Amino acid sequence: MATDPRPEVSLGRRSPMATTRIVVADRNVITRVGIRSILERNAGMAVVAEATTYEAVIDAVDEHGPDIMIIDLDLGDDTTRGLSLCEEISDRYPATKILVLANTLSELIVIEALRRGANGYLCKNDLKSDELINGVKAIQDGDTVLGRGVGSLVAKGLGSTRDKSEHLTDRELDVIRAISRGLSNKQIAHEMFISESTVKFHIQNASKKLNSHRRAELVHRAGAAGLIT
Amino acid sequence: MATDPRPEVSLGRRSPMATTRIVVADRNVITRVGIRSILERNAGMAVVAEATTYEAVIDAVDEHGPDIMIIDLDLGDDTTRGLSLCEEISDRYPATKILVLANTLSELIVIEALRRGANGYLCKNDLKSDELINGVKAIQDGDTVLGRGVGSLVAKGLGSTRDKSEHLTDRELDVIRAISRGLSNKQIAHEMFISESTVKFHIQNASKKLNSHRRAELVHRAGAAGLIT
DNA sequence: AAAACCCCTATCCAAATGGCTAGGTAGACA
DNA sequence: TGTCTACCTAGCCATTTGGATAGGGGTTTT
Repeated sequence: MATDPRPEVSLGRRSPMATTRIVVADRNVITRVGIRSILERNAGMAVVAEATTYEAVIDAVDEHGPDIMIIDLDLGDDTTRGLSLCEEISDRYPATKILVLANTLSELIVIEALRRGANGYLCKNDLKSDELINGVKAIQDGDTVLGRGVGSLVAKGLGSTRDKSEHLTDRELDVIRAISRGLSNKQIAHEMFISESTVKFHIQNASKKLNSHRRAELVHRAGAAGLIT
Repeated sequence: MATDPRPEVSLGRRSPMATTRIVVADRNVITRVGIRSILERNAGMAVVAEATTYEAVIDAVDEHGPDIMIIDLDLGDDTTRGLSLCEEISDRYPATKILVLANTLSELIVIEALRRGANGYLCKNDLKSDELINGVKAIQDGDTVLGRGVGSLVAKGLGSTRDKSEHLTDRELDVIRAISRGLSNKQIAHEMFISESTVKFHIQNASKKLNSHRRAELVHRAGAAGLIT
């Protein structure tokens, strides 16, 4: 590793050791180009690789061992994979700081991401370009950065939900996705090769976790949390 | 009033330098910078203004009378305002072509946007940078551009829904939003000062329009269409 | 003035749902 | 070993729902 964080960047000098090496992961070209433009406007920051899939992220980190990893968790159809990615990267490369750049502000995702090793969480919407740059710098200094609104959300979330209860199991997610397609419990049971009772069981458990009392609300919350495609 | 609608500016020729003048509207800096970078990499295209709110869009168009307007409909908390914006711009400046650049692919929004004067609809996700450039060029030539997946969606939509049926009324939207909060019909009736029958009535109508058979599905579709905050 | 649209109300019935309690299995971890 | 968690199943009952049908009143457009 030996990635030694530099507090001060000497402007105008192009020393390879002085640049912050950044990997950007986002499925969206426009966003990637935008981030690159904004960051590289700043001397001392260089985007060394871009990735658009979960696999490519791993490869890029393996290859470049960047100082900062800027990632949109929603790289594919399964946001939860983005979360495991945080875990994997922060486990294997503790020196690589992870900044999550999300489209939506979701309590579930924020907390999960932080628990799995993310060092920052910014929301693309309403983000100013200097906020991005300052955020990157702060994270590089070892701080944890939470964007406007994110901080209070986390505080609220930690107070209300039990810090563990917000994790939906695979089956629960399957059921919720089926519900969102308008299926009845009977249809879901048939489709998943389980009994109707089990379907109801999963719904009840998921409902408690997401604090819902109606399946429509359940779908809405899961959707807002980015859990459904 | 007395906003004098500029009469049929001769296309493509309004500037002595033959550059395509573009206004970009998106609440997201990263996206704006990205679009600008991609487009200006191309000789002959210039982003003359950026806007982040509905009002600013109008102002920018009034001021610059651009050849192309690239807009993310979701500029605020109300996507439907973006749609009326399409209508207003295409009414007042027929020479200004409108390219909608959306985050999500929604049948409802696509069709509504096209009906209101949009000349193209591309989805940010999975968009390649040359697709954006070529799209802009094609639209400038008078073509209508629909991104991958959008075309078939529209075809399907036109076949199944009857060209008018996709517009939800205010009350229907109110009810759907209430449902997404997990309220029962009785609770909704009480909250909206109408009878439970009326609530059911609105739900039934909305369900037909969105082709749903379960309130959970209704919520999901409306959510996917960006109709719920 | 007729047509079209939105909004409001009602009743009926079969089916689906929510909320509960009370079990069972298998794998993971300490 | 015991404890956890995820997963599966069952039954009960009050309430909610979906779906259909049949109206009335108001506004805007044609």
